Amino acid sequence: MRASDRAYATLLDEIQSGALAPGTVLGEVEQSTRLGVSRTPLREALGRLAADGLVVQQSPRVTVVSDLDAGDIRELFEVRRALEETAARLAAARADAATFAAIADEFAKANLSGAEGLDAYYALIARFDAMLDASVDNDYLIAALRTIRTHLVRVRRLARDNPDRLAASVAEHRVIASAIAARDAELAAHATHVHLHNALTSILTSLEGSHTEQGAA
Amino acid sequence: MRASDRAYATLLDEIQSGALAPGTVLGEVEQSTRLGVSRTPLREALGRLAADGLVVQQSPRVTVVSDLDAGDIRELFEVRRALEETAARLAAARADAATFAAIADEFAKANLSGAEGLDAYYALIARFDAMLDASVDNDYLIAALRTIRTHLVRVRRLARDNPDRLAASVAEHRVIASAIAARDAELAAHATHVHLHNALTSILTSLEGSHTEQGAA
DNA sequence: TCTTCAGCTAGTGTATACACAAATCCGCGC
DNA sequence: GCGCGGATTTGTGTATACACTAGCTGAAGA
Repeated sequence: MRASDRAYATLLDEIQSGALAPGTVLGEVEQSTRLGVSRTPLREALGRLAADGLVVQQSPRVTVVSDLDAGDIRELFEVRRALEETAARLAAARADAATFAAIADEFAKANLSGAEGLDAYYALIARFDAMLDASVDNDYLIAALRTIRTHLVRVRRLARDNPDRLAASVAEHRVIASAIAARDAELAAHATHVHLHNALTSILTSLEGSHTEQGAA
Repeated sequence: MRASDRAYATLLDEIQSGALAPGTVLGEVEQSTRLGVSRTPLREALGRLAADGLVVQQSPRVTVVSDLDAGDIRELFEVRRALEETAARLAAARADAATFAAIADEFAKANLSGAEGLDAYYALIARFDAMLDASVDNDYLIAALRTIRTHLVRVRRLARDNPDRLAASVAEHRVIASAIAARDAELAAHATHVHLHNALTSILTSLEGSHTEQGAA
């Protein structure tokens, strides 16, 4: 594995997990020393993070971890709705019905009790997303969605899901998967709309309730 | 201006204009020599082009200018529809009505005769896009749109617009601008849908008619 | 005391040298 | 003559040295 890939993966994980908080200054010498790579691959990693929007060049001399406030989350979901509704429509037209019927069944049977249930939930969602990507068969759409998902990992970290929301989310995914299996593009798109609306509402409510140390705008 | 920016700008222009045809191998030493920069900034430029999707790493040793066939154009327009319909909806909700009423008027009065008419058309479209971006006020959406537009420059190059299509396109833009000015989000979105459908149809027809030396799939 | 300028410092931008990996070509063996 | 293996070559991955710029600090003059 290349040094620049390692640096990128490490920094990505640290930003997504919050270990590197928004506003943290990322000096090239400092970070390259810390990560054990030289400045050249580190610069490449920073460039990729900047392309993703996870870091920004605050001034010509200082790169910082980008901020992510409630406004950003709303913006993110506006784009996400556009892309995922389109993905749902395309999948309904193109996907293998049996495959989505099968995963709809998995959503129906999903058990979310305990911490391992949460992991299982995220794993199931990830598999569903991967199936959707494969079905839409559109590199440009997938690339755009990947960028959005990269940011959403941070959002998830900020707003802890509550159990009720998780159960509802699974049910919503089941509807989407069923609609795709039934080749009902409109239903798939509208179910996605509803799902994302509920997810956003839940996240924003969660943020409202816990803005104890959240930075002021 | 940084050497990496110059290299990026030059390569971008050459790829968009077709001077660097799809499939052209971009060796680091070769290109850095040609552009008069060293390998380090050139690598950064190649990295940004790869992030844009304009070049791809065909193998671990060879970077080539990415191809763009009719299938890509369809994919591109699927994403474009998703993003621009959303942008139109958001603009209808947020934009300054007077500004869009004014540009709708410009579309109504646009004169497209001659080659300078074509330039005026593209300039007007560019201004409209910029106004839309400013109105939607969503960095993530704008970033996604920017990527798509980067590819669309190449599409335009492949498929020469005919005068009839240009006139129709102006009329369609007038409808969209008017809808935004009237705060009619649904009309703006649907007019955008129709516009992009027509644009895609025209492009694909143009490609059909002139696939003399277009590579076979 | 405040302002301004000069020099220093820290950190990025760029160039280049070195290391490594893959592909190709030539020679040898079968 | 054909195939296989090793050496050479070419090109990327990484490290590091050098250059330049911006920002800061200090002192000196008004």
